[in-house]
Amino acid sequence: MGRAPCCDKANVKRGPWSPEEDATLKNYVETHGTGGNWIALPKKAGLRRCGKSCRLRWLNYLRPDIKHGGFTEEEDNIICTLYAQMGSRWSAIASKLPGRTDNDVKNYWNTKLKKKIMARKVTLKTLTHNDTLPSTSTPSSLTNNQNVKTSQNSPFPSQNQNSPPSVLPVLDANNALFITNNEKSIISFDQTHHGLYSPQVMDDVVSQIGASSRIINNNNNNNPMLSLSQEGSSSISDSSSIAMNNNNVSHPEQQHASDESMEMLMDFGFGFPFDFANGPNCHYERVGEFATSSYPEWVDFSYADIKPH
DNA sequence: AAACCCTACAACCGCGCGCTG
DNA sequence: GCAGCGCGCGGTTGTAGGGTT
Repeated sequence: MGRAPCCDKANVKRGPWSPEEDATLKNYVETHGTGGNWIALPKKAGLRRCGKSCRLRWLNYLRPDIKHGGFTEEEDNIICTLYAQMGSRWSAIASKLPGRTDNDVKNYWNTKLKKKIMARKVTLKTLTHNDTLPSTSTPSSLTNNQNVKTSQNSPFPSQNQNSPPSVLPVLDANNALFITNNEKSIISFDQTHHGLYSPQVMDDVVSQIGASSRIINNNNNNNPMLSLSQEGSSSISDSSSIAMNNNNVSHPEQQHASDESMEMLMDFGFGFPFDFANGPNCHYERVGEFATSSYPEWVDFSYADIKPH
């Protein structure tokens, strides 16, 4: 037994609004307001429309403060940022964009922005455990970290030469750092999209590239996110660091191991990229400081778990 | 020129939530 | 506490128009 319909569908008009209907609704709302009751409004206004349809038409199209036209690059960045932070909460995202509606933002994301982001995906080159990275990209903070074992030329932990590592560092053609699970599971990617990534975004990426893992949680928050940043550089920052708790590596702060998930600590020590939200508080330098001071409501994403599907 | 495909976006739908009696 | 109601939200569908074959 479904919910009773909000109106008599047999007696209301559906489909595109005519200019006359637009004018009628606009005139009525501007003269009388909504009266706090959209259901009753169409009858009062002389419209053969469902109240919900009137509300939608007003909010998404007729409202005087609606901004029509293309989205700016700044709006793109804000949408990406907020989507990473809160997922598909379109109304919340739209509230940060004056003149934009949730429907606008949702449509824009689904039709353009998501594709725009995915188009930047680059072909990956997976390193084997014998590969080394260019010496110029060796993160000094990593090699300085006594808890992380490194090979002579690689910034990453040494591996057992007889068995492939369970977690692989990967560079793309532009030396952007990726982290993969057995060459399939990319959990961070592309220096042109550095920043925070929500599970929704990562799922999109994972589905696009056919990866076989997903992010399941972070250190201590139910809103998992993952960070990768290269500050727009074409090479790995010399202040980046990474550690993995496979058989060879441990980290004193990493105390939440589970049997079923591989775990990874990422401590990117460079300035946080992406000009997140271009807000006035973008002065953080490390993820920990970022998470706890500038944007306390955001998660500490220093830790990320990945788990095979 | 026609058929087909793709894209953008308007509109609809159903559900959850909060308010009220 | 509950039921009824309307609102708001996010997901989905419909459709117009432009581009391509």
